[in-house]
Amino acid sequence: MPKDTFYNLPQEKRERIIEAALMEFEDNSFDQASTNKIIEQSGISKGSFYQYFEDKKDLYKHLIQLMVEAKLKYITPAMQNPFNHDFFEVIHDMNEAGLKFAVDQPRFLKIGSRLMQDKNHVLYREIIAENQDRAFEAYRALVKNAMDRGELRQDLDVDFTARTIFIMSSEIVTFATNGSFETLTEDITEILDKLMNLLAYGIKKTEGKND
Amino acid sequence: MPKDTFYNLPQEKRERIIEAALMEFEDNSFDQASTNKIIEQSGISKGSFYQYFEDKKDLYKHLIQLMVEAKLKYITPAMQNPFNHDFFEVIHDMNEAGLKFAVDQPRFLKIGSRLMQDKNHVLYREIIAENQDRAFEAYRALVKNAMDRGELRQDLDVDFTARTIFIMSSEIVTFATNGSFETLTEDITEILDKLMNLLAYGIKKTEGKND
DNA sequence: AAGTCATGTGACTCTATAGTCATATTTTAA
DNA sequence: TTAAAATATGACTATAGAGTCACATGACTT
Repeated sequence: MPKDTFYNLPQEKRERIIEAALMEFEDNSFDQASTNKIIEQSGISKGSFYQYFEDKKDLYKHLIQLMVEAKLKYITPAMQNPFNHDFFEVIHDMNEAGLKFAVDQPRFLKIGSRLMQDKNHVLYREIIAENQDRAFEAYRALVKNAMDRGELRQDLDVDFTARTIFIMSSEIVTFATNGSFETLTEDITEILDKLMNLLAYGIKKTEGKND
Repeated sequence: MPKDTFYNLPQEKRERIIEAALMEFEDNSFDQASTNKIIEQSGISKGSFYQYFEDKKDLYKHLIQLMVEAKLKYITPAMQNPFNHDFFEVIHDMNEAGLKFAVDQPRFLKIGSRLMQDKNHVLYREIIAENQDRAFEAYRALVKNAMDRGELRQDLDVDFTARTIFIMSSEIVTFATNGSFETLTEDITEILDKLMNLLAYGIKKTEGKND
């Protein structure tokens, strides 16, 4: 958590620092990112930096915090009463929200992805691990619920299915953006349709053939 | 490519160096890995290191080379006449080989995964990118072929399908190993069955319902 | 005007890095 | 035995990192 001094700063200066930090962490992992560069870029002094933040990690965690807040704004609407809506519709909407976030906030996405990548890093455990678990649990509950309601095949392994969907949801972004995180290669709707289709006819209880 | 001096070394010494390098690169990304530590660990002098290798990258690429060779030994058998065998059987066998490699050679896997993660790194482009493309092309060809033979639904998007399978194949290892890369959490056969099942009933042209 | 508290500063410490080079040792050849 | 070629060495260079600290400046209070 940044110190009070940081929050007392005029908005303009605060934004300059965040901007510089985003730039640095966008292109570098936590360890490789340089506080010196952030300081230079934002035009504050070394001393000031440590008046605002405990250390490098403090600043980094603040950025992640901002990212989580931003992402929640996208995801929340899709999560209203998820147990009463059609399973595939919920999954669809969540992925759609995720993709929109990816397109609108490429820098946040980039920083987030970088963090997710190094699963061995201390920060991964500190920040991501628990959130990942919570997200996975949400998927698990959705799958279980949909199975109970007869929307999905009864012979599915709940955990395996939830994990597959969870991973596919994480990967759909890379699918869609070519890894550059800045522009969409294909139309969101089209991608989601293909994904849902592939998923559904492996999961959905189906009466006859379908194509 | 290591220098001649390296290959002239007695096998024991060469192995000591490789061993130390594996240890270091297993736990650290290319940038974070320390040549100093490798030197210490293997008991050679700084000067000698640079008699054996051009630089850090040279050593690293050599390790990757060893990894590729090791992995090929696993994968090759599954790739014999892939166009004449059942599509799902080929995919199954390839994934099985990949999983076995993961269990037998956890250090190689770890180093490889680490490299795959940082898609922005120069080394990624230098080493992985082209191989990934080639691997993806292989999947694409398999899918196309299986569609032509009527094994798969005719309305599939070849690229999307190939990419999904490709990604699922990469992720199956994380599925199976809990991210620790050292022990399998579940039985390989079981995991593969679930994966193939989930995949098949979204792809395979099916006459009736199935469960 | 004097004093107090929050904020700003950059030179400095300590640590670590990759890579170099002059010199020493060992091996091979004549 | 001698000369030359290959290999070994570690102190050293140059660079960069995160974080500290004694001091300076500004603002607000009494």
